[in-house]
Amino acid sequence: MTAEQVEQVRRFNRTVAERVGVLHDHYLGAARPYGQARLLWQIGDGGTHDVRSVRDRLGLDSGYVSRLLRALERDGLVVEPHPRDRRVRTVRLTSAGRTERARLDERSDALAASLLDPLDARQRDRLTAAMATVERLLTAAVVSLEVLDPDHPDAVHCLRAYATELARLFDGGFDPARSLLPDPGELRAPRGLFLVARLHGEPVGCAGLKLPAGAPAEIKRVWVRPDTRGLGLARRLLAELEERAARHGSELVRLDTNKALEAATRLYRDSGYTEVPAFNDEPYAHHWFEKRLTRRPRQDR
Amino acid sequence: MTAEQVEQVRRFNRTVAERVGVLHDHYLGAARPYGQARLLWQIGDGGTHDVRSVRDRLGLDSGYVSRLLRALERDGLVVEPHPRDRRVRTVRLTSAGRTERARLDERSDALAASLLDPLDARQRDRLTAAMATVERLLTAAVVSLEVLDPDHPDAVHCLRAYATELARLFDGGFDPARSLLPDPGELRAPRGLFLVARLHGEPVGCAGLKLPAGAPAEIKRVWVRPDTRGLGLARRLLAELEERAARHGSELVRLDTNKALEAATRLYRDSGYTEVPAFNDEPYAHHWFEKRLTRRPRQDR
DNA sequence: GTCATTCTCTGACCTTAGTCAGAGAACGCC
DNA sequence: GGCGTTCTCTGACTAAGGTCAGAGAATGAC
Repeated sequence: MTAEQVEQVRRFNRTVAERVGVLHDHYLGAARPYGQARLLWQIGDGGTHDVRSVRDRLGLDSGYVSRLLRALERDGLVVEPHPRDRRVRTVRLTSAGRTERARLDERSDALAASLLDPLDARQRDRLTAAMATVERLLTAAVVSLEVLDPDHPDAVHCLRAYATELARLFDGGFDPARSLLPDPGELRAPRGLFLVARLHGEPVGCAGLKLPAGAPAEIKRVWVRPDTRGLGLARRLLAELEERAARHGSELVRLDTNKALEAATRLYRDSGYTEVPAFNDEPYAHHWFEKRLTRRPRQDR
Repeated sequence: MTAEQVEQVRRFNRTVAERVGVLHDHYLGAARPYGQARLLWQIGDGGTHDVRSVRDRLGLDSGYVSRLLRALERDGLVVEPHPRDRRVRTVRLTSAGRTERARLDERSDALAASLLDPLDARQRDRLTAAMATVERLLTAAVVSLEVLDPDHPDAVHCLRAYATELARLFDGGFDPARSLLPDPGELRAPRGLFLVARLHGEPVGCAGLKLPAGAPAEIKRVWVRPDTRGLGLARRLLAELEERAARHGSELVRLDTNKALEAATRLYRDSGYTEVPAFNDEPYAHHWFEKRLTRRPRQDR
């Protein structure tokens, strides 16, 4: 990355932190301490929540949350229905609590509106579009890739979502058992590996790599959760697998795909894959691709 | 503005505040309390500063700054050369202070880099471009417009900057005395008004309006400080003057401009002005424009 | 029934980031 | 030299936002 880019990010952080931060305090700070507000927000949506999970999601100390809850309780914003397991505390918003939460909501809206207000219609469009871009790319930046065993619950979750989606998209459905690689064991070391992408701990994408001895590497089961598409995640998964294949000694990586998966096909072409004749008899494939791996050291992506 | 726009801004605030905030604490929080860091930063650049102005710029309490300075002094980061006026305290960074400041700088860079790191080159370009847009538009949003007397120091400052700039741009220079409106008194109620745009208290732009009895309104002296151009400020000044002219009862607003001011000419055309034959004998003008004002209520800009 | 484990809650303590009201030093003006 | 003004510094106080170490209740396994 360039020094100008770093400088731009710093300037952005300064401006945004100041501008949004100051207004944030102005609009929300007056209402309720931030800790309480966050908790109120997290408990939110009507139902009963066990304190433990709320606390985990906010990453707060148990004693601290306990105190915050007592403060909310004192103000009549929260009640504790008694739970099954009486060690675990559960909470629910009272109607006053829901009112208060709505009030915080309004303040948040007012804060947002105050940022847009001085701008004209064109500027507003540009601002929100740019914000969407920043938000998506910053989200993309927190996604981490991890090698998991294909039997790991998160890996299983991805593989299932993958199969469900293909069943919906393919003419005539999709039956993993009929497809090649019915056994995910091939995606386990030393015969291969399985990559899972996580966002805030949740699995949002996966990709498998077969590393057969004496044969080209093969990419399988590339999937990205629909609501996280457009972040460049598939591209990243692909790049990571290619790098690992190259490190393993593979000189060629191959993959097949179905004609229904147009975005995927486009991605493969964009990423330097060239279409080749069928190299296997995968019943669900219409296109086969390969890419020659270069051994030069990893570039600055 | 639309509800979707408000929602987008809120989502942006959440994502960015969390992501940047958390990392900010992680990278900078470990180093030095934020208050001290800010002060260190503000004292910065080698020279001697009087505490008063530093304090004013940061908007902090005198007692608080006094304490912060003592903390920095205890750590040997700051010295106090004794000043002329011994009521006024002055400070300068020691070499250890400069080292510490450089360290904070590095951390800020590292923070910025950590946001860019997981992205590929194309994504980085998109992110920084979007950040620049957000930053500029949020800056634009804090600019306030104010009616000032043309003799007010900030108004004088703008008018002088305007004249200086024209002198540089026009073939043959610019002499305000030779131009029409040598007397800024015409831009004072009830014969007119003078608008100054401020960013963080500093004047960054101006525009004058003549409201002659029984004649069309006339816009004069539109100027925006070079480093705040591109924020839509001129457009905003123009819109504000038109609105005030309409409220005053004018049905037509006119203005003249020099051929060297291409951006201005473009702005006038874009804003609905049409070129007309010369309506005065302003020696510096090459183009004359007018715009018919409609009486319909102010639109949602 | 016993016992280890799992949770929550409380008290004690801490830092940061301020605010506010003088006290007191230094200065400028006459 | 006197006097009002200008600055800084100190002490006293606040609130938020935590952290940490048990105490004690409830539960599950055996």
